[in-house]
Amino acid sequence: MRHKDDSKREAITNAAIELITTAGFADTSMSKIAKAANVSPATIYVYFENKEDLLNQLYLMVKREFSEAMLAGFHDSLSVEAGFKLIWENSCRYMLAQPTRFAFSEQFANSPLVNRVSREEGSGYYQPVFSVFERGKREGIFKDISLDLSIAFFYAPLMLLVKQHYSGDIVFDRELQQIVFEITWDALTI
Amino acid sequence: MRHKDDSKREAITNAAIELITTAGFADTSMSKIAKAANVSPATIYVYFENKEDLLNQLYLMVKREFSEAMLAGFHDSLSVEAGFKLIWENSCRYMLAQPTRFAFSEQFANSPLVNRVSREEGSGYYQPVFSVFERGKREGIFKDISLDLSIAFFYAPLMLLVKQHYSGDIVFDRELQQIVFEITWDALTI
Amino acid sequence: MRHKDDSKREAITNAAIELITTAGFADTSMSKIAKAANVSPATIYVYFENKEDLLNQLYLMVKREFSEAMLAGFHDSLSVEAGFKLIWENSCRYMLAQPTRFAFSEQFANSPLVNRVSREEGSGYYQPVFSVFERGKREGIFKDISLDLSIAFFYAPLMLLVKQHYSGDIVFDRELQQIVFEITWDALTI
Amino acid sequence: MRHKDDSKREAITNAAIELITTAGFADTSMSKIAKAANVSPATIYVYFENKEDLLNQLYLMVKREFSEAMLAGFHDSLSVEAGFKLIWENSCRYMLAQPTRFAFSEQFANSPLVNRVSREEGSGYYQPVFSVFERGKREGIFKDISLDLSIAFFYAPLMLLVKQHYSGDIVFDRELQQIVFEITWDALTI
DNA sequence: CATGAATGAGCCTTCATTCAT
DNA sequence: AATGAATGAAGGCTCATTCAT
Repeated sequence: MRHKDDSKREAITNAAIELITTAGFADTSMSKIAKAANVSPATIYVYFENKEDLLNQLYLMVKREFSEAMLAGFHDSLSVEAGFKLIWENSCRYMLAQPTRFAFSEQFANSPLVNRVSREEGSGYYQPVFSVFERGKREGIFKDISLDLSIAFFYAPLMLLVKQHYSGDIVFDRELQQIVFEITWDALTI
Repeated sequence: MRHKDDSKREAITNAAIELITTAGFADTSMSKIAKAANVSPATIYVYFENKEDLLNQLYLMVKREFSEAMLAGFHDSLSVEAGFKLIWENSCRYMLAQPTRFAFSEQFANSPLVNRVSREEGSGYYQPVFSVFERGKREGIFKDISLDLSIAFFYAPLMLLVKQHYSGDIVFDRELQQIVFEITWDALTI
Repeated sequence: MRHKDDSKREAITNAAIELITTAGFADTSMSKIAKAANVSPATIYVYFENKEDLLNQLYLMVKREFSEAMLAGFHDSLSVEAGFKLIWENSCRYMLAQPTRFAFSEQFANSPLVNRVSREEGSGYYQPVFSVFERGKREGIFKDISLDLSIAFFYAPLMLLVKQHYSGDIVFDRELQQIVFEITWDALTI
Repeated sequence: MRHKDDSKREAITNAAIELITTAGFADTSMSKIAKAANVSPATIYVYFENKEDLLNQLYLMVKREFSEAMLAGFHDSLSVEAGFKLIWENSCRYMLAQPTRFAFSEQFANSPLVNRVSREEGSGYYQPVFSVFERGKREGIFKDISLDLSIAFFYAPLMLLVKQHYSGDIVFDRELQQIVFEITWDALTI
C-alpha cells in the first residue's frame, strides 16, 4: 500500500490558494487546480471531500497561519501597551508580507461558501487579542466600549489600507504605519 | 419601431441585484435573472453586452445611489462639523436601510470582476466628501493626514459594524451609532 | 424566435431507444445519444428534463405504440373468441415486427428507473384487454380466475418465446404461433 | 504463504449480490462492494478479473443454487406426475423464499452483461427438468410440443406471478399456487 | 425590440482499475 | 495475499451566448 503523500496535499493547497486568490473561487476549477499541482483531478478527492470542503480547509489553514503570525512573541506578562503594539505590528507585517494569504482571507471573510463551523473555529484563534482589549479596559487605558467596536477600529482601517497598498493607490510604508498606529491608539484610548 | 423599454431594463437590474446578492455572482445565471425579470435570456443582451457588463453597470448604479443618499442635504455652506456629521449619518442610515444594496456593494468592493474603469468612475462620486476633509484640515480641525487615511477611519469601522449588525452579531442602534461617531471624530480630529 | 423542431425530438428519441436497447441504459451516455441524433448534448435538455425523464418518456411512447398495435381493429362488438384471438395475434405480430421496441419494453418492464407514475399510465393502455377477459368469464368461456392470472398465462409464455426467437434459440413461425395460441386457449378456457 | 481466503471471497459475493440487486449493476461500484465486504477495492481483483467477471461468476453461482433447490428430492424413479409437481413446487418455494437471489437472477436473465458462455453453462443445470418433459411426452401424458414451449408455459407465468407478489400487486399464497399449478398442468397435458 | 431554441465548452465528481508497498 | 493511494477517462448536467424568426 502506498502512503499518503504530504507533498501532494501541499501542492494541492498551494495551487488552490494561488488560483482562487487570482481568479476567484467560481472561476477556479478542480481541473485547473489539479493541473497546477501536477496531480490528477481525482487525486484531490483523496484529500478533500469536495470543492467546498477544500475551500473550508484552506480557510482554516490560512486563518491559523495568520493568527500564529499575529501572536508571535506575545505572552501574558507583556503590558497592555506592549501587547497591543506587538499584535498590531505583527498583523500589519504579516498582511504586507503575504499578499496571497491576505487576499484569500479577505475574499472569504464574508462568503457563504465558508460554513459556520469553519468560521467559528477560525475566529477562535483570536482569543488572546480579545484578552488584551479586556485588560486594557480594566486598567483604565482603553475606552469602555464593546469588544466588537474595539476590533472594528483596530482592524478595519488597517485592512483597508493594506488593500489600497496592494492595489497601488497608496504606499503603506513604515512611516505611514506609524501614523496609522497612532490614530488607532488615539481612537481606542481614553 | 419600438424603443428600448425602460421598465424591462429596470426589471432586469432589480432581479439581478437581488439574485446576485443572495446567491453570489457565479451562482446567478443569466437564465435565472431572465426568469426572475419575466424576460427572455436573449433580452438581457439587448440591454447589456454580456454578464460582466451587466455587473459593472449594476455596480455603478448602486454606487451612484449610495453617493446620492450620502450627500442628501449637503451643500458647501455647511460648517465642517455639520457637513461631516451629515455625511456620516446619511451613510449610516442608508447602509442600514438598504441591506441588499449594501451587501451588493460590499460583495464587489474588491472583486476583479468589476473593471478599473467602473471602479474609478464609482469613486468619483465621492468628491464632495473629499472636500470636507480637505477643508477640515485647512481649518485646523482635522489631523494633517492623507485623504486615504481619513477615509479609512471614516468608513471602514462603520461598514464592518453594519455587516456585523446584519449578521446578527451586534445591534447597531442609535446609541451605538452615536458612540461610533464619537470615536471616529476622536480618531480624525486633532 | 426559433420554433421547437419536432424532427429534433424524434431524432433524439430514436437514437436513444436504439442505443439503450443495444447497450443498456447505464452504458448509454447523453453524449452518445446526442452524437447519434446529430445534436448537441445540451439540446437534449431542451426536450427532456434529465436522463431519467428521457427514459420515462421513451417508456410511455413505446407502451402506447404497443397498445395501439395490439388493439388495431378491435371493437366491442367482436365476440370474446374473436377479440381474444385478434389481440393475441396483434401482440405477437407487433413483437416480432419491432425487435427494438420489444427489447426496450422488456428491459424496463421491472426497472426502478421507470417511475410509478409512468408505469401506471402505461398499464392504463391495456384496459380493453382486461374487459375481454371479464366478458369471457361472465359468458362462461374462461375459467373463473383473477385477471392477473389470466394475463400471466396470456402474455408471459408468448413474450419468453419471442425473446428466444430473437436470441436464435427457436424459430417462432406461423405454425408455432398457432400451437402456442392453442395452448394458451386451453390453459385459460374451461 | 497464505492461501486465498474463502471467507473474503464469500463476503465479496454476498455484498455484491445484495448491492446489485438493490441498486442495479451500474450503480454498484467496486468501492461500494469493497466497503460492504470490509475489504479493499484492490482485494476484489485478487479473486475476480474485473467487474464483468465478477458478475458472471455471481450469475453462475445463483443459477447453480437455484437448480439445486429446484431438484431437491428428485430422482429418476419418481413418476412423471410426481417429478413434475416436485420440481414445480420446489421452484415456487425457492423463488418465494429467496427474494434477493430471485431478483438478481431476473435482472440478468436477458442482460448483455452476462456472456454467452456463462449463460450456456447456467442453462445446463436444468437437464433433469428437460428429461421429465421428455418422459412425459413419451408416456403420452404431455402434449407433443417442443421442449422450449413446455418450459415457456411451465416457468414464465410462475415467474411473472412471483414478481407481482414481490411488487405487492398480488398475494401468491398456497391457494393461488395450487390454482396456478393446475392451469399449468392443464396447459401442458393432453 | 423581443424571444425561445440551440449549442460547445466546461464543471464537479465518480469509477474501474493499477501501483507500490 | 492484501491494501489504500493514485489516476485518466468519462458521465450528467449547466451556462453564457448566439441564432433565427
